[in-house]
Amino acid sequence: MTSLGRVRTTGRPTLEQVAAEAGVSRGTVSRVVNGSLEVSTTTLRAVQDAIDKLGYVPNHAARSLVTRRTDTVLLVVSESEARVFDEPFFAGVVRGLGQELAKTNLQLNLMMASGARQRDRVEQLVGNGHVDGAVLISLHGDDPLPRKLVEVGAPVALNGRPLSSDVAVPFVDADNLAGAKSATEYLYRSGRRRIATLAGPQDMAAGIDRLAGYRSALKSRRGVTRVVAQGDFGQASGEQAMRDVLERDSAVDAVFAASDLMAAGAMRVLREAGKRVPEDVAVVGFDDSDVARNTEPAMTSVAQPVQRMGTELAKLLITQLEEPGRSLDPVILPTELVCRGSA
Amino acid sequence: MTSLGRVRTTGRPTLEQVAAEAGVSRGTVSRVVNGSLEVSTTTLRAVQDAIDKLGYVPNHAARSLVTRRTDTVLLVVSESEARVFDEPFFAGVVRGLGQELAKTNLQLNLMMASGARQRDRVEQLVGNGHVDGAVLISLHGDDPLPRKLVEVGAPVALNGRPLSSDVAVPFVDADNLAGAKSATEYLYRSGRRRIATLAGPQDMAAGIDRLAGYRSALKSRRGVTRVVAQGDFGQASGEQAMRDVLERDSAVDAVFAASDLMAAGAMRVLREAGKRVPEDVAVVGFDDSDVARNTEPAMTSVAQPVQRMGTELAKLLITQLEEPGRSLDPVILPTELVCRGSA
DNA sequence: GTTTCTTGCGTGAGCGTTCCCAGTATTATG
DNA sequence: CATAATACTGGGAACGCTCACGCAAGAAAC
Repeated sequence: MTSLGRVRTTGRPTLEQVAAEAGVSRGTVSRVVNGSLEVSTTTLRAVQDAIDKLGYVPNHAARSLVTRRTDTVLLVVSESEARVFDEPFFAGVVRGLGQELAKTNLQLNLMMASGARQRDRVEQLVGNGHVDGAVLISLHGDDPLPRKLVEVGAPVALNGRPLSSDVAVPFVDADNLAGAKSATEYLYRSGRRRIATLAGPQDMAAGIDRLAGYRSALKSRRGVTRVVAQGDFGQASGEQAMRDVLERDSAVDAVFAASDLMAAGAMRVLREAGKRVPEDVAVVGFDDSDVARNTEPAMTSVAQPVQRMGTELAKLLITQLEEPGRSLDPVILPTELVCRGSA
Repeated sequence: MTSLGRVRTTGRPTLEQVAAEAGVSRGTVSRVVNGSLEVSTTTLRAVQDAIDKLGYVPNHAARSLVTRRTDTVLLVVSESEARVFDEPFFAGVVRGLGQELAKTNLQLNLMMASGARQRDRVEQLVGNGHVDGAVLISLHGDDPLPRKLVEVGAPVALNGRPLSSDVAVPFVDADNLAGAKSATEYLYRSGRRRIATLAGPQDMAAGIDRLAGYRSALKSRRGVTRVVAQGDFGQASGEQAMRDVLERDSAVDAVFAASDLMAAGAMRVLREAGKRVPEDVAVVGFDDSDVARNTEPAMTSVAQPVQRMGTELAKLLITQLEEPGRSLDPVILPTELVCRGSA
């Protein structure tokens, strides 16, 4: 009777068997497997042949038990926020991460952390060495989790600038401020003078920075009417925010939205209000998602290098793994304004 | 320096330490941890107290070494195809998976498999017991990987019906046929008689089944002009396919596209051709993605329960883990036609 | 009162690695 | 030629856990 896990693996060769096959000892095979230099070319070859012949693959658990490394990093996705970020964001970051990790022998462990219970689990996994480090994406700016992890000395990389910067935790972020600024300036330069913004949530760095970028662009401009309405990155909130704006300034001629989804919602509301885009009101979004490509007219939007963010996240973690304790500077990636029909 | 020269104090308590604290033996603590019944209530309590006090968490590697289970499942995403499926698909499935796995003690290991080298790696990971099973999503219908894995006796769950059904591998899929059929019938019932379809790739079950659904809906209808154009689920291919259709039947009055992206492309082409949607040409997409909500007019589309697919995938795998060798029936999930303005 | 269960618990034997130290050849050095 | 340094190699000792046994009591049976 084969009990649950004991089904396979019966034929799986061990280090010892490879050693026997090659006529050497365990230790020597181990050295070969781990690329030690102190092994003669002849035995090296013999061992390699034996490995190939037997199809040997090291047992991760056994190795991990003694090395106290797991060669696994945890990717924590705050589920509630995941919705908020455009989906391509998630997929892009994951792709970048995977790509970079594939170059190493690191595995990616995925975890959707929703509630507090999940957070505890993350802390446990990291704290107990079940993973070597963690990448956290799309959490609120004031989430205590990253700090806690850093405090227990775990390698951590954050996506998105954390709000409380009392503990330096390495992060990568798009240059939200510059992106928002350039979008707003673009609107200004194209002659718009009644420029509103649909801001994102102000408890996330992305929301804050994009609003700051808007403000910064308009800072010393005279004769510009500013309107700020609040949203949460979601489409419905964009619609609502746009209505707010129209109520406060029915002559608004430009809108910078902190997300594509909000921009899409705004365009819908504008249309319903009888405003033409871009003739009456120019609209710029943020994220350059699929949505931006499919509004009518297609949306001008600020693109962030999502995949690159993933790779940088991975690099950040990897260097910490390689050089424990080394403090790392944040990585701020440039954005790009993609001009389409809406502005 | 502790006794016996045991310098390597990681700080993490071991079973032995918990045992000492509770005044029992290793074995007893193990029994408590693993929920064995054969332990008296008094010692149970004592052990639990010790566990809490010391903050004991079992060492995964050590456990895995002896049980030969890893409590980890691998999620393999074929990267090339991932683009093709709408992004919400990926995110939704992952969310569903995570949700279901969170109920168990299973970890999710993510891997983007692009090339053949990656495929080998997957085979290795599964074959060598580094993971207990695998969920494969978005691969071509004729991919040999799932079959190989099943052949080595590994628990596998597939997303999307595999094409070669010589080996029964459990899968979950949306009812693509019924979905496409109902979309096409909807077009027919609304009076359209020149109904084209933009088909997906014919080397994937989703592409095949959606085309079959279209055909099935129109099977015994008389007086319906059919046009089939080929695409690859991508937006550009949708545009091209739509042009093909227009060339072959400039009076086409309805289009069923096998994906939202293709439908969006079609709408664009139609507009450029001076056709109004839905007045001149009705358009229905498939996937009910963000894109569908943001075309102008908003797109009528066939929704598939992506998250549910994730949970079902997980369940499929879990039952295989619990009852090795049990053969499972495919899970076909219903789709739903979401009516919006485009048809 | 002996036998036989039953229940609860302790113990030894690994699981497959890596690490370290002690060997044994081999070569360089004086 | 002796000796020291060097280059490889072998094997014991963990790593932290589970599992199969086995043993000790008390309960149940005769």
